[in-house]
Amino acid sequence: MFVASGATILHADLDAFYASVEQRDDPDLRGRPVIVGMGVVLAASYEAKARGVRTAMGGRQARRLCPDAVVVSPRMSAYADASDAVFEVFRQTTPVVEGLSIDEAFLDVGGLARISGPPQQIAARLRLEVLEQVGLPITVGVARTKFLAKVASAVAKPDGLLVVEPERELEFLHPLPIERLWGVGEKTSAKLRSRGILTVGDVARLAEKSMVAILGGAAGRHLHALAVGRDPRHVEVGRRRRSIGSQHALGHRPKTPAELDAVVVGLIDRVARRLRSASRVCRTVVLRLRFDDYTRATRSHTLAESTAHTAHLLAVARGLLAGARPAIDRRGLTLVGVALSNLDDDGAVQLPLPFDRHVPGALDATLDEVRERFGSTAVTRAVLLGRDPGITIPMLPD
DNA sequence: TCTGGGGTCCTAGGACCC
DNA sequence: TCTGGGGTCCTAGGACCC
Repeated sequence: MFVASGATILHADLDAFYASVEQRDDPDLRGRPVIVGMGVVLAASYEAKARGVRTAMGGRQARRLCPDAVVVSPRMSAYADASDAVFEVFRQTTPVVEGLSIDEAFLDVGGLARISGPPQQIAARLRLEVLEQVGLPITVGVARTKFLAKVASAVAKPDGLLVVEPERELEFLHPLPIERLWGVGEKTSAKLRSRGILTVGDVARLAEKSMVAILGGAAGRHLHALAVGRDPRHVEVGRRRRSIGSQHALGHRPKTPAELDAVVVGLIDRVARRLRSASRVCRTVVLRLRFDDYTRATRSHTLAESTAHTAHLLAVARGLLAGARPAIDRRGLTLVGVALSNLDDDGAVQLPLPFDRHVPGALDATLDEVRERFGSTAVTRAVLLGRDPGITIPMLPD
């Protein structure tokens, strides 16, 4: 009889994902430095990383560091297919899977001990299955919390497995540099380093209120909690996308208004298609701009009613673009993007519900009526409005 | 050598409401 | 002349992540 330890969250992270897919599909590339992306490095194989090539590096610098690298154009649909296959293996392992991006996910394997064995064994088998079924190397971190599992996988990369046992968490965490904290980027790192705070242990030894004083409420409390090993977040199944966006870099030469309009038309067309194929509607359109000096600006507009119509969305985007004209003329535009947010399901309807909440069973009767009217498989959730806050009742059929 | 394309969450001020 | 307290929504910007 096996007793589950506290470490039951897996963070599974594919290694150099795009580059690994390229090496899998073209045997000639195996063992060689591979760079995916022409202008900017989207992914580098470990052979290229060993030479100093990094993600988001300019292509020219990458080729200088590694002249013998094979540079390939990205094949996004191949990566999406590979990702789907890997997530299928995840879901064979446990139903509790939360995708973080195209190449990483959290899995909660607590409660599987009786059927599948201890987490370490589950993680080892998962790595083997991803390799056998999809042909890709994957690293897995196992720990009691999401953050610790994520750090564990980062430390174990590439092609590794690392379990952080609950009693050794702080011993593992505290010597690490602050940049390992999930949420510490360039700016926060500089702020902390200038105050002599260099390691996760340094953060943990600070009072929480000191971190709040340096970084503000949410960030200060969050990072302090992570540093002392506290992370109450659960693995959430079925998180939905909050926005859909597309952007396009324009280069530094001047653009005519007509060219700009054509780009916006193309971007809106693309995001509107994606919106509709996801059966979603949106209420807010965001225009993103980047200028010659790399400063950025956004302009947004929220509609009274949700829509997925290209023409409606385009009209809003054109209005935003017109409003941003002075800034564009002054600063020179180098990138334009659009994003659709405030998403909802297409076909969401609002009904006055004439139930008397004092009568027991009245709500259930009303929900049954709604199911009958729209078909039980079509009704995914009910939201009770006029309450504070609104109450969402999931109604997905089993 | 200037930096692609896709996202998430937080903050702060103003309008507006009770 | 001075001017409460609580809340929501929208807009814009910033930081961060892969």
